[in-house]
Amino acid sequence: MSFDILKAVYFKNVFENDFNRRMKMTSIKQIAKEVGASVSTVSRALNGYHDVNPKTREKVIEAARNLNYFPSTAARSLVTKRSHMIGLFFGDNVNSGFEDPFFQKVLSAIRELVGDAGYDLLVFTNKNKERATYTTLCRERGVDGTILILTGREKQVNIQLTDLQNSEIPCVAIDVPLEGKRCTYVESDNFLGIKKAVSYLAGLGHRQIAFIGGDEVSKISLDRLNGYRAGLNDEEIDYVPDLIEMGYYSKESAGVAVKNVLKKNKKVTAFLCASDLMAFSAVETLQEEGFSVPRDVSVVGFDDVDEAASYHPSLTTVKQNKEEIGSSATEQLLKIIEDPALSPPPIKIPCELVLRQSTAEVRKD
Amino acid sequence: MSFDILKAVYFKNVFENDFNRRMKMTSIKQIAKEVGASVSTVSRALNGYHDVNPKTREKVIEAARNLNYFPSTAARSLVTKRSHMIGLFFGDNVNSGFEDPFFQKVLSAIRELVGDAGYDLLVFTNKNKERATYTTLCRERGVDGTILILTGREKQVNIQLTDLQNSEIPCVAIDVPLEGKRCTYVESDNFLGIKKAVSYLAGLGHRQIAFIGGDEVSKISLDRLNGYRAGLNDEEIDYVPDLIEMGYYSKESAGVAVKNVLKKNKKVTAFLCASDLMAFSAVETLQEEGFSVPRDVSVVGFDDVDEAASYHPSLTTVKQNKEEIGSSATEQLLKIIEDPALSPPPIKIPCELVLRQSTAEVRKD
DNA sequence: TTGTAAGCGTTATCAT
DNA sequence: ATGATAACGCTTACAA
Repeated sequence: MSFDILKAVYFKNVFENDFNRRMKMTSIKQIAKEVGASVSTVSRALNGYHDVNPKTREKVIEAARNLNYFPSTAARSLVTKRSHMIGLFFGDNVNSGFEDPFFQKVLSAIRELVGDAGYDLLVFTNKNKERATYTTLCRERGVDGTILILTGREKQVNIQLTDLQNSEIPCVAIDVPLEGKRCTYVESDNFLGIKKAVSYLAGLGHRQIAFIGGDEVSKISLDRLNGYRAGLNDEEIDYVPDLIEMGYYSKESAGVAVKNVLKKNKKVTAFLCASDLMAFSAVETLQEEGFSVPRDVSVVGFDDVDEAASYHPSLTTVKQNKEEIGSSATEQLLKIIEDPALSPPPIKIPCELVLRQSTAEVRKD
Repeated sequence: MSFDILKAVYFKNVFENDFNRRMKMTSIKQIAKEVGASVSTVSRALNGYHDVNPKTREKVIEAARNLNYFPSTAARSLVTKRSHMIGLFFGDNVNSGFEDPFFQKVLSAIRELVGDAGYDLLVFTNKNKERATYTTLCRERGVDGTILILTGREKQVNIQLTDLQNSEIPCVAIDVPLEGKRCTYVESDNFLGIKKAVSYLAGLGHRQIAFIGGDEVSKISLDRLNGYRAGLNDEEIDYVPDLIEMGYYSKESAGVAVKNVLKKNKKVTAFLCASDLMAFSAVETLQEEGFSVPRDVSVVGFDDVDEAASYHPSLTTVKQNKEEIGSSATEQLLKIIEDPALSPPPIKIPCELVLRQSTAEVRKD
């Protein structure tokens, strides 16, 4: 009763009457009848095996075309154990990954490479599966491998993830440390990216650099935070806890964070933010508080979303190479799929600092 | 030989050795053995049929859980003819729909509703299929229905589309007029949207209103163009062919289009553009040519992408209700899937004019 | 070069 | 309430 396979009943009965009308698929069997051969011969002919008489093949292909035949991937994958589908998990099933300006780019890179390699993309969206895990969903659908793009709280490593790690399902995560047999992950070099930004700000004379971090739990947030501290250290700037607040990657929280910093420290001259979204919020909050950006205070973001360039003032930011993250993740996955023994090491994609108009030399007066 | 089902060989042989290791799926059969029942009993138990002894069911469910069982959707759909997948076609397989700022919103709405209804999303990306059509791809994968989001040149109605129209595959297109058995389409009310914008500009005193259209072939472009002419007519403004150029939804073409208009007509005081992207381009081109927006010339866009609000000057635009387009398309599709007899009429989603800073009263001097 | 037959994991029909 | 059995469309030994 409580076992949710029961949920699998879907709408079964709604369609009973309808079975025959839909999908009048022409099968290999009919082709066989048509050309007077056996199904296995037809199968071999269609699949390009060499041990088939050219004339037979021609007839088969001819018939296939005439009958408007197309192979059923369901039937095929039932026997081959290969679906030629790559699974895709997004965020927490609430927060739509599709809308995240960062993931869009990653996604289209994934899409490109996956398509070239002859796969379709299965996006897991079904919400009627209470007890499902990444692993069970992958197995049910029989995807050949899967890519994880998680957001928010889902970025914490949890049971589901370790389960997936042990499943031997080929799998690559983005931004989430997933290591194990047949799985790995790809991320930006968050540490170095932020560190560069600190050095840049220091070069402009800033010594009171606030950091609006992401959160306290995800690896990327911690790496960015550590990059900030390492940057300060490099530049021999004292680390001041008052200058750090978390903005949780949301506009609202970031605004509050900025205000908190301003309350605690009046002399801050720069805000380094762990995302562009939070940086926009910082700019707006600072302006509301009467500061001019970048004349009074400099602001640096992280991501380089499209909006960063057209924003006013245009945003200096640490650019993530989103396309490269996506394509790199896909490459890894395809490799793992092809070679079952593989467990490639994680990959760090370099960031680059993009200088724009939200930063300036520290004010002298 | 030339028949591309041959392509279907994929990488078959690469994996031969590997079959056993992956997917050691526990099947209904093993559960049957475990609890000492027949497979059919197990199937019924798991699927919540009423004609099964509660105790038996309990044992089955127990065993299923212990053996870590999950049903194979491939096997199931082979017999039920239902895959619980919704297919998704994007653009021209070159121009990634994922990146289009308009489609992102549409997509996440689709994703939401499709997920609620118990479906996963199959994004067709496989490029190793030369002779494939929408129809054959849908049939191969056995999707229960499909949504078309096409871009650029693919928006023209073509053989593939009429083929799909006749296929009886449940199908909803966005922005493309697809009508027929079991299929329909959803679009913004482009005509009225643009017409409103013309009236608004006329209300600000503009009489020389240029129109940077999309293209000459797609329905949405024609509707927008007609909206423009209807608007002029309503406001008793003469229609001047010189004030119309196509921008083909690209930044570059739109820039050229704006320059062409300026060359032919010096007195133009407003540009109405068929997309925000083109409007941005118009603003930039106008500024390059020494005009101030909105002081000298007003600019209106279409779409209301996120960037429109943060752009400088923020863009007055005709907002498309993207989420509503997506959810409406999904609703229609689900209806069609459930009722084979249905062929709902097309749906027009209203647009609304969003007033921002790129428009102003016409200059008096 | 071809055909026969078994099997992939399910569901469905028909007895019992 | 349960179990045989066929069927879904395909691939693949193995035989011929």
